[in-house]
Amino acid sequence: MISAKEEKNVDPASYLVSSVDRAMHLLLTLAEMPDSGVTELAEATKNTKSLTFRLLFTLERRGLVRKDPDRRTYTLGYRALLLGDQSRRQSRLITTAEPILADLSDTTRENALLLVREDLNHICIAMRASPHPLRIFAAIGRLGPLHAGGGPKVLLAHAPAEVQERVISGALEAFTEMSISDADALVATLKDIRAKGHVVSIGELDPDIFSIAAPVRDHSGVVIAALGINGPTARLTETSLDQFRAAVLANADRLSGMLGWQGKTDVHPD
Amino acid sequence: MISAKEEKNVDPASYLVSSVDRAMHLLLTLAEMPDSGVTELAEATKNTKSLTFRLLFTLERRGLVRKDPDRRTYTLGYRALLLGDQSRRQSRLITTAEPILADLSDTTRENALLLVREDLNHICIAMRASPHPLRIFAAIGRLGPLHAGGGPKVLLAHAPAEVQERVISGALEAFTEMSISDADALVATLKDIRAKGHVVSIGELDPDIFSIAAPVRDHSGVVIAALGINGPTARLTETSLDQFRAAVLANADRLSGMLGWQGKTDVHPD
DNA sequence: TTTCTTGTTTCGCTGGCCGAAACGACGTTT
DNA sequence: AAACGTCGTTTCGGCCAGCGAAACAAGAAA
Repeated sequence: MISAKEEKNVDPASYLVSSVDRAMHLLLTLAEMPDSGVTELAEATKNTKSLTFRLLFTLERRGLVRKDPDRRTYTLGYRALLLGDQSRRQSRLITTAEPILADLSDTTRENALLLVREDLNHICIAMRASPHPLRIFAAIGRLGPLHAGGGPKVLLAHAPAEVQERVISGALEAFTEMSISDADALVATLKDIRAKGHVVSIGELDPDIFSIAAPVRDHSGVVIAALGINGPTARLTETSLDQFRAAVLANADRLSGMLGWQGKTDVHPD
Repeated sequence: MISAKEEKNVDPASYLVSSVDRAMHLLLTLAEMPDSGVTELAEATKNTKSLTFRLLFTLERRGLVRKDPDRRTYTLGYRALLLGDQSRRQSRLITTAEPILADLSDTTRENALLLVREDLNHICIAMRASPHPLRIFAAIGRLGPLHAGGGPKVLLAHAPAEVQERVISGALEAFTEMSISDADALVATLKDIRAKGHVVSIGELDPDIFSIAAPVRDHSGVVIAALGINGPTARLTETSLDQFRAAVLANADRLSGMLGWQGKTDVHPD
């Protein structure tokens, strides 16, 4: 154990600039808890008050953070809008998916989502909200696990073997009694997803939520995203399920086509 | 001049964490020049290559920056989407303005914009693009001057006296021959804007662009934003001007009303 | 009033950050 | 195919920027 460092004096985080890393952690924390004060944020990020104050001061000068009029609490600044909007505009995947998400949401009347994988997490990079007053809360840019939920499992099913292994061998947190927390069961589910080309997930992350998702491929056939919908299980009937599944599959294939994929959904060899 | 520091050894930027500041500068620079390499970004930000590399490394770990597949260039990461979307959601001004921008853009068929002032700049915090193929390029989160353009001048006209003085006494950069670069002329224009309650600006920032804007007030009557449209001057005729002006004024007042303003557009005493 | 709790400021130490320069891997040119 | 240029990456040691602790100020709550 101690000898781990002996081989080479190479720190896995050697190039990390810690003050910048802590500033970004603070910024992302603030995004999730707006209208917080210095002390509150210091506790949430486990930093000292003085550091938190200095970081907020620095971020404020760049417009990424803003003091509320009462001068006591902080919120994200308007300059953060630039980062989000430019990131969106610069992604071909997102811009071509947006009209498709609109169609999918219009025909199913449920939330339509586009997810990608980032290391061992999924991240929602685009969405269109359901018109229903009762709808699932979802937010762009949030991270989540790969082993639970429809879209996440699609991503995992088509991820490199090494990624799948790391997830399967890790702790498979159970969110509900429907969650898959058994490694073998997960492997079987992933195989099923590759065979069927889509997934229907019910009550895995929350007992009252369903989701349906299918893979999105780029020009070379590699799965780069998952397109799907989610909504309250109350709206999931036998007939609506068929409609939903058809809409998700059609739109996922349409999106793949727009990204240059010319093939047909072939059964992935496992 | 030299004695400015003598009074108190207080550095105006004393709380600034320089590495964080440079990291944010880098991030905002990357937002404006995607697909850049380390060397390119180092030059653009006037930092060393090593620092730029370390900052990118740090930002990448947080998902704010992403390496392109070819492993040579960098782009904004998907985590930046979170910052933008949360900033948008958390702003009551933006969320209530969005449907109004849609209406304004639909009726005028031009770009509809919402601007606020941030120190001596204006910043576009929401927009809805014109349906026309020929339209002005505008981006959310970009900064610009206060003395040129319709919306910016509305903001300046209603800014605190101290802000107006700082702008007027500064260098009034001329972008076209229509730009107002004379201090007295600017003061007169601002007075006119306060009297009329709106502004029509033609060819001030670009010879081929017009813009029409009006103030937006909060519950206390303070002007907190400017709502307006812009488009190519080719589409500005006598009849369309009247329609545009009416639409801008009506929607600006409607937005003010939704923000709790109960008064009527009164002439500001100058 | 007193007593918390907040945000802000100071201060001295030190270890993390920084620039310079070398390195290695491409791609391009001759 | 060899030489060159350019890019991203890595190393290194000095030194000062950034850090935590603690005092301070300013309100809010009791």
